[in-house]
Amino acid sequence: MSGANHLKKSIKDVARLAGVSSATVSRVLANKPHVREEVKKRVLEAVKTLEYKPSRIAQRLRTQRSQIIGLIVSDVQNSFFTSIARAVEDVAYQHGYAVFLCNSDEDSEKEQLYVDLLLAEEVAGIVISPTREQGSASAIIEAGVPLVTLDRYVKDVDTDRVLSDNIESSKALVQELIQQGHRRIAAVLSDLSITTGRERYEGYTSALAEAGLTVDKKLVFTGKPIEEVGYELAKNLLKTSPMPTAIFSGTRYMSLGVIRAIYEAGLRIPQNVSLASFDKLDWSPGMPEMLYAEQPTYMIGQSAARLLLERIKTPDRPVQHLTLRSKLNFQRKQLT
Amino acid sequence: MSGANHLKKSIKDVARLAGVSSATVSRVLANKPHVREEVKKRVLEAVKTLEYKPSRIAQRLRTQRSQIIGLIVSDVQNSFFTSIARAVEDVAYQHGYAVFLCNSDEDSEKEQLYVDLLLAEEVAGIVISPTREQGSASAIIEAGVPLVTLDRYVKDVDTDRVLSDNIESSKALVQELIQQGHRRIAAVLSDLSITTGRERYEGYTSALAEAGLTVDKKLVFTGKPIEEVGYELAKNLLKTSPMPTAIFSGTRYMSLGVIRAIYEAGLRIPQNVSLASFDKLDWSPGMPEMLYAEQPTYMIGQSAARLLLERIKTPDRPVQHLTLRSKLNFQRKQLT
DNA sequence: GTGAAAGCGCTAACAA
DNA sequence: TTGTTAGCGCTTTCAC
Repeated sequence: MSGANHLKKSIKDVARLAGVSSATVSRVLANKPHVREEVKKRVLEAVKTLEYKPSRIAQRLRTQRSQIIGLIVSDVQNSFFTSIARAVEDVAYQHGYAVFLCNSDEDSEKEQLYVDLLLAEEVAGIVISPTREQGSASAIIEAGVPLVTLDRYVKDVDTDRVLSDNIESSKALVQELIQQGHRRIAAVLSDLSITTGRERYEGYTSALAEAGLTVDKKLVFTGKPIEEVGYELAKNLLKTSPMPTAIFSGTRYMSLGVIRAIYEAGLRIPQNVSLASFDKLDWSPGMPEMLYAEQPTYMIGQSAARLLLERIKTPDRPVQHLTLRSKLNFQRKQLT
Repeated sequence: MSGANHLKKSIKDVARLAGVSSATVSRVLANKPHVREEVKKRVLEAVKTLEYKPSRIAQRLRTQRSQIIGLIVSDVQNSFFTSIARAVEDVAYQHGYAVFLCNSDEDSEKEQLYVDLLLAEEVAGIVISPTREQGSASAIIEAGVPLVTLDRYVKDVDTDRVLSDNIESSKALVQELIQQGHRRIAAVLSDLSITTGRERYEGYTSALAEAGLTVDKKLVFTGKPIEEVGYELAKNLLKTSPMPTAIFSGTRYMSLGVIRAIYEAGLRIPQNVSLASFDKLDWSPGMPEMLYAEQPTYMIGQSAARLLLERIKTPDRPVQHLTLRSKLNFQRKQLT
């Protein structure tokens, strides 16, 4: 309750009160050596009574280093990215960093604007899930700002990145369906222009191929990875004849839509049609028995943030590519 | 690919190339009047060829104004706050602001650290969902930084705030249960030391009181507003005898836990026990028929951000309290 | 209409 | 061990 002292204090005020120069105050606060204990104490006292907090702005301008990392995802409301955001923020916090949150909405123009903003803010580094292959990643690289890509990657630039094992897990899911006797397996996937979509498609086709099954293009449905689209695609899918006996769904929200379409058609999972989902769905009553691959979302964000901090510390270290395994769940009943 | 020019340009470089002073460049970029068209053109050209981006850091230090707002929530992974974060970010983006995302984890110490950080960053304003009544809000006020509280509020400080109509909606839900003939209605609520918990409890008791029913303290269960706790509390709840015929659940995640406990006990909703939930659950297959109040989460965040921007623009405007209505849903079947 | 100069709050050489 | 000084990149008087 020290009260009405609204004017923010500068390092000079502290210096004056402690009877030293501002350089000394700076030294004390930075824990630099060569300061007499007695002086140190006086400074610290002055800091306390004035409730002095150094301006990170001035520090940043002076040192050209910031303690901020930018995070660009397509949408925090997507639970995949919610976990990522949380993880990145946690790691940042542990290291005294703050994080700028940016939603690109899969819009490369918005993404570019945010990249410009983050660069203008002189962030220490950027974690991004790039919208398109030819993203604004190169702008970041050119600016010499550390960068880690997440979930997807950029073709022509070799950056630190952390990915899911999209191909392997997708393949494993489809293989399990085949193992269970399915031969006519449809796929509901996100746009194949996005790396995740393409890789999951690749897993799907290669599982079929290895089992000697041909890929029927008419059974591959693609669209925006949202519930609504999953629902619409699945409605069409269920009309093909003969109807597929199993569906591989490539994204969490699409899976929800697929389930809704199946239920609405009066069909049951897995009695009438089996479902394998890339990404686990949150527990809910009446969740059908299905196969799924669960991405370690939090760990993906965590790894990305750590990679970024390491690169900030050591700009010249070799580029790292991390691929994190998803947890496969082939039990009939989905657990909590 | 203008390429290898990694060194970032300063306003001086632009000035030199355009053959003017840096003051003029500044004027042009700020769209100030009194600059000859011809000069303006030359400056803009120089800006373009050098790919010059003004340093927001330097601007901030000079003007003592930032285009940044801080957002402190307990956890972005809580879908209530996910919406909030998204909304705040949207509004910020539309006005050229960036947002710092901070998770306090209901930990007032962490909250305080973040407040300090945000103040040191000299943010233009802060949107916060304060952890405890005696929060760090006063520190923000004292620093003279605009502040909007969200979802909860701080007792002793009168700030702009936006809230849900916790009391009214809770009361309406319980009234509807009573209307349907229930007399023995249990409540599962978050800690009553949090304003939302207390207000929802108030709605619950006042509905009972007005119907001439007495509040049975043994039917009121409180704890941390997470799925697990909702589950545990509901397990105990179902053991009371005679068993309540209806449950009022005060938070989204608790509702999930309550449902799980009920299903695990082999009971059905609403055949064996009715459920009214504060906050809507996401659609999922097998969602039970239940009453719920749906908070306009996105709009809450949006309003908060707008209030904040207005206060930043007009620091002396009168304090505003917004209370947003929840959407009540009394249909038996929850819709998508 | 434009430029020179001061200074926002801090750190880091360099001197003492 | 400590102080003096310069300067990070920008905006904003104040001259002209």
